[in-house]
Amino acid sequence: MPEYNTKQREALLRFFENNSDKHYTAAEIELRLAAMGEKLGKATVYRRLDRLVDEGLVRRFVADDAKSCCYQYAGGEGCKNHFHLKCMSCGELMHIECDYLDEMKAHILEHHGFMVDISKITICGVCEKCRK
Amino acid sequence: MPEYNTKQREALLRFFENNSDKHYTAAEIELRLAAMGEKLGKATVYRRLDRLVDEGLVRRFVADDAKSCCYQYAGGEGCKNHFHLKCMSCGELMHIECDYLDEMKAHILEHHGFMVDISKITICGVCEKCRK
DNA sequence: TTGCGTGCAAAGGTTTTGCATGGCA
DNA sequence: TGCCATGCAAAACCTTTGCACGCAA
Repeated sequence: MPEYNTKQREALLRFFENNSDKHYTAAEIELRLAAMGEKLGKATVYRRLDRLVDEGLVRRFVADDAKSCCYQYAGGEGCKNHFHLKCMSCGELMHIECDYLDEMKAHILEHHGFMVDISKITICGVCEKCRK
Repeated sequence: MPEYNTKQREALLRFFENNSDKHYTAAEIELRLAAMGEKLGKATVYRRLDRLVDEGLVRRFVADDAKSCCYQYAGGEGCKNHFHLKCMSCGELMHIECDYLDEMKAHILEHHGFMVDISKITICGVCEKCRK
């Protein structure tokens, strides 16, 4: 599938890269982009977000108290091959390289016949800081 | 806060207890109750679900690509301690009970300081049937 | 020039709210 | 009896879709 490099796509990507430490709803993203002088239509925001999620550059999930989906950048380095732990309390996204988790993937394939797609998983929980 | 014991609340609780192995959207719950002869208004379903969540009897979460919230009984054993594997090809949701996954949770807590909330995770991938 | 991408507005769904009535304690 | 709970319908939201026009390749 062809992929045009429009200025709207660039604006979204730049926004995520510069705000990779937090997650945002579609509406927040639209607002913040508008505040920066980049006005995108709602539909474009949603359509682009869907594609960025499909491409694996952005993760979609739902924070505990939020009513709608949140999006967060995860396209740097080797984000396809490591695990993501998302703290539902403070919002931090941890990037974990871990052999144990690779074994888990093998275990699931072998014992449950299920091929895990690591790039699509976000493991939710609470980080160390927030547990205190 | 007072808590009246209405027949609507009883109907909801009974439904969850008898269907603790799956999760349902608010709309599905409304439909299934109606099919059983228990017609509750939409608003009542939503209000009661909120309270059951507050009371800790029911969990609310969002399956990875679901459009709306899902609710699931968590007063008993139910789905609290097993994993959900979601096939991105056929859409089937598999429920997996597995000691190995408990170990994984312990590993993440010990080595990465992160307390996994199993009930909030949906592991995406492709099931056996669809891989063929 | 071709056909994907965008913006607008309308449609489709889900969840919340206001208000009068019903029902538990 | 005093309130909380319910039902209905409308409102408020969030997300998707249809269509004509704009723009990258």
